[in-house]
Amino acid sequence: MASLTIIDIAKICGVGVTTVSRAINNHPDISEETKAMIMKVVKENNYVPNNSARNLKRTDSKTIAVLIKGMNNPFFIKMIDLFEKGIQKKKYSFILHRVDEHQDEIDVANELVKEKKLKGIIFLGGYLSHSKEKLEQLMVPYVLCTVGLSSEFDNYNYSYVSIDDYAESYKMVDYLCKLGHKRIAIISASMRDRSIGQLRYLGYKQALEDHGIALDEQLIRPMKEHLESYSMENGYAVTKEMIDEGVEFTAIFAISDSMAIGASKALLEAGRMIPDHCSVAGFDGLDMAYYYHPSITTIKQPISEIAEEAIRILFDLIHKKTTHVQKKFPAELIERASTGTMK
Amino acid sequence: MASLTIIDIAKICGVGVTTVSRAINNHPDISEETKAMIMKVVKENNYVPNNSARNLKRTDSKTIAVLIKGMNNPFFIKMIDLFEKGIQKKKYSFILHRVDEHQDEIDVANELVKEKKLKGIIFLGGYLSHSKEKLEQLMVPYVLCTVGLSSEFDNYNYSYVSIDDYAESYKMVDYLCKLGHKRIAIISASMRDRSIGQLRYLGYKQALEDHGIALDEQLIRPMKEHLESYSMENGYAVTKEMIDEGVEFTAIFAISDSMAIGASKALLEAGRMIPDHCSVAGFDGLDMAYYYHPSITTIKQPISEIAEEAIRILFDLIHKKTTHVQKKFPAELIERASTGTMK
DNA sequence: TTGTATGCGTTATCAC
DNA sequence: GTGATAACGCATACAA
Repeated sequence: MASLTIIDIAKICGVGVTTVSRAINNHPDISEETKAMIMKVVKENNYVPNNSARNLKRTDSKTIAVLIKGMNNPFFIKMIDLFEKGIQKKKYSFILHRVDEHQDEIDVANELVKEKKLKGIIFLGGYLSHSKEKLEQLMVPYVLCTVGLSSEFDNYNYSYVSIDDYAESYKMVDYLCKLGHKRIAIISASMRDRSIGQLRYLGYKQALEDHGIALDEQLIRPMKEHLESYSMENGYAVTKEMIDEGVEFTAIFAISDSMAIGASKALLEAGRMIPDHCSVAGFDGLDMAYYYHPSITTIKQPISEIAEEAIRILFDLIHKKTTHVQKKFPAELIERASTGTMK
Repeated sequence: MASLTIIDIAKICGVGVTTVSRAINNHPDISEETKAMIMKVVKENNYVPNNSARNLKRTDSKTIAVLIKGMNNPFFIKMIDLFEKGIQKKKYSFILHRVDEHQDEIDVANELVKEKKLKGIIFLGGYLSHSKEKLEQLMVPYVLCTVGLSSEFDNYNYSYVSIDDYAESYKMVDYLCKLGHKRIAIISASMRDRSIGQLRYLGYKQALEDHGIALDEQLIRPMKEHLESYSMENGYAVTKEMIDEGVEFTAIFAISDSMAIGASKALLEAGRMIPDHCSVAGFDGLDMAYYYHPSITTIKQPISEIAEEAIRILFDLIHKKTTHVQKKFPAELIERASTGTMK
């Protein structure tokens, strides 16, 4: 059964295609009764308009796309909800599009812009490593949201919203130092990372330096590349390895809550108490950090603020109320049961 | 700047549009050199074909869509990865589409089928409560994957892959009973639930009955409707309420791992030891159940098997190698530290 | 209030 | 190996 087109419906109803189109799209210039009649036929025959044809014909379209890279990040899931609600509130429709690990998000974006006649884009996650030229290919307003950015990008002309990963990481390590810890291990990203992983590592490094603590290679532990990045499993593996090697440390700073939980598990399993034998700190402020036992000290990202601001900026860009805004939100260090003073 | 079309490229290259199309789509009937020349121009001008126009014209398309309802379920995230890999391995392309809570997944599916010329669909999550007629509207092979199904659906003609929620729930409660527990609380879904929530509840009920334990209304605790369903927060709230009310129980069976973790937190916070004072059991087999301390006893869903089988069935349907397959996988009860014998 | 005709950007058909 | 042209299904300017 070949599927129905608007022409079929028009024939069945004995009207012109325009009239059917008007009925479907709630146009004003149509009498209530013909509209009702047409809609009845549409329902009965289960007619669904072809979006490709629609998009092809359309010029505008009031839709915003959120491009997400790295869906395994539970952090993003919440954000997606916020985006959806925020965008719907503006009477725009919302498309979520997942970008593959090895895909180029700019290319994907350009494809979508043409296909869906997008009004704006929000990039969520991923590591933006594009040249200025590449970014300028995007002919539609966009906002980078918690996208890892090398500092070299700071002078580019684009908008972004995120936290200051360097400063927040510094804040956490500074806090641990002030608790009296001197041997603070970090579960970091790969040393090749040029994104948030690097920034968080640099914050760690600087804080130690400012406290007069020498960097110890043994305590710098990049996550395992063969395991899922930022996962509990990874935090567990790295910590277990440290323990097995007999490395001494009194605190672990994991650059994500998930890894902090994995680290905690490894410690507890080895019979070490948290925080009596070892303090554990995470990053992100996920629910699970709170519900873990002991509750994990973390840096809580202001998710709602970030999402709302991203939407605000995007719509300002769309309405040409602004050029570019680069905003870093302060995050909160939440002291919980997993960290304590060094005895 | 109006964006380029295939005609512009053809003009620039001094060739016909057909030739450009052939170059872009790797058609055989084109000389290597003209192809190279065209591709060069395409790159230089940053031309991106319009997918709407493509889809409109195309007849086939080798693409499979995964429709997901309820993205907050961490369980699904893993599955999506498996689907993507499996579908790519079959040389099909993969579309992930999120279905809104209040949207009808069948309607959404039909829209996508028309728009993208889908070859098949996998429904992930959600509660299928459609009439037979509605399901039959789908003119494309599809597989329901861990979609909650009322038992009344059993005779319908469709394919699905999942675990036997009733039997697995029974297994867990039976296990708790055999540990000597008599006052087993359940953190269940809403009593209006007609999906997995209901099945898991019925398993609980039957197991108690078979052990000669009377149902106690005080121990049946539907999750809070004003909180996110199946969330840690919800498990926490429900358990805290039970504790505050002074209800007596020696075990809690939460119908999701997340809620089990929330429940554990409430218990530990109240000074109750797990499992000495109270056993806790979850459902799903998420990583976090293992990494929680104490590790939580759970029913582990065979995610990979489910995903692989779903793909296998879908492609069999596409190639007409089968009619309908309804497969329930056995899940594994993993005994961990959160459950113990009743003293 | 309704219908007819055109074009959106691409691919498929067919002729060269 | 290449190019002109007709669809694909819809929305819209314009005519009625």
